[in-house]
Amino acid sequence: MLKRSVPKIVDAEARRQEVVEAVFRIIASDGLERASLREVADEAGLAVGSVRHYFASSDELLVHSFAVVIDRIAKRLEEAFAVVESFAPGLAEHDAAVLTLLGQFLPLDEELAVDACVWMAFRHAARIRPVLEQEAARSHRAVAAVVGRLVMRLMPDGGPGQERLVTEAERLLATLDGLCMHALLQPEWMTAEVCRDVLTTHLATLGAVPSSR
Amino acid sequence: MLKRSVPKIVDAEARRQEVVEAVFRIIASDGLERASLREVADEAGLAVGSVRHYFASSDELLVHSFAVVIDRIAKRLEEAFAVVESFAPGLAEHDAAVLTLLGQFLPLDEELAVDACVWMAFRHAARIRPVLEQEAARSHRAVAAVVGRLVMRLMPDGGPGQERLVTEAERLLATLDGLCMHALLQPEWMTAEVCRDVLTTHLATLGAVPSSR
DNA sequence: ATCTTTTTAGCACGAATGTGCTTGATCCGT
DNA sequence: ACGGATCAAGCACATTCGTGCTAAAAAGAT
Repeated sequence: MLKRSVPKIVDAEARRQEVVEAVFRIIASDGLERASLREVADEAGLAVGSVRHYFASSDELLVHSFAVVIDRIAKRLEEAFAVVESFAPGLAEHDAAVLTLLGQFLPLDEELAVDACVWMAFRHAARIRPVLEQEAARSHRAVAAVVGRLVMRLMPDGGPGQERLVTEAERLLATLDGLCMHALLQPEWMTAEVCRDVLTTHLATLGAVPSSR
Repeated sequence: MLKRSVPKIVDAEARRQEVVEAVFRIIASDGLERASLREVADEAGLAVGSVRHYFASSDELLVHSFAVVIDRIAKRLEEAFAVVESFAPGLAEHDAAVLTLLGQFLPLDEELAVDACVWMAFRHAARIRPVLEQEAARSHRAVAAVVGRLVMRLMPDGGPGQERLVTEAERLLATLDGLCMHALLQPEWMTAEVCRDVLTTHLATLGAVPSSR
């Protein structure tokens, strides 16, 4: 029972990460339903028993993979938001930093595309699979927090009321998720330029909203 | 080879529709991956062989189900758009009809929720499964056409340029899909009121966009 | 060198799935 | 009444999946 030798714990964590990245590759190319233990083991160059040594079950592997992709996205968002905060609102660099932040949601390069695929797949799977529910809620909270802070920073001063704030946060969030969806599902109709135009238009509408009611 | 008797073709089509609706119920409650022949047969109260008599393969059943949900959504959109066209732009009834049209995308009641679930599930599955590719493209074209016509009608006169038009169409489409996604995946954070507020805000931003570049 | 722990690999079982094929049951025109 | 077409139901086979279990290989500690 005593653990007197500490042989390879570091390697173990690295192994888990390798397996998780194999999961990501499979989900991005073949979908979540193909991310079985055998497929993952093959992709990672291991045997099924080996994968099962690091992850007690298939569910644990998938939940952990979901958590990893959430952490990666949240980290990117936090870093990009810090850049936004380093500029004064109104500056051209500020606006560029905001665009860069929002671009972290979209599959604009290979790495972002894989994360976006995996993220979408897990979020949709979480509607059905209770094991993923908790991480899906965490994902939503993390992203909504960053978007909420961003909206608060971008809205015109004078305290536009809590209600309008949540409305604008949800509006931006919905636009981002919709853009991401379209970029993943209809890439032939969705260029990076259209994405950028949509986002800049949206940002332009954030400040000047004629009171509708 | 000659078909001289016309015994039950009407019933046959009705049967196919019953099976398709069983598929819808299964996808809405348990996800697309549970829509196997046996599950569908059980849900429809038939035997596997019977379902296979009306649909040559599992793929044909799923592709046909995808087509049916697309047609249903497209029909709803066309009808709602006809209502919009029946009012002059600017009238209060016109705006209400526009909101009703956009609401057809969202899971605001039981029937809309099932269709939204099924639609989302098939569109995401089409990213991986080539058999669904064609219908997914048709779905996108049909919806984009309606949204494009609506945007053309709502944008301020004077011809705002083709580029801005596709940008605004894509912006509205992305917002709609994002709202639908959130309503399906995070219903606890997304009320019908928030949906309506987001849509009215978006519509308010459609006309008055300060030229950003 | 020996022992203990970790790592890797594999087998086997039950469950679920798509599909080819066969067998009754039903219905309609002749 | 009879024959042919259609419908309903089921069996059987190969595949894939998760998982419990066993066992060999590797590596560090003694």
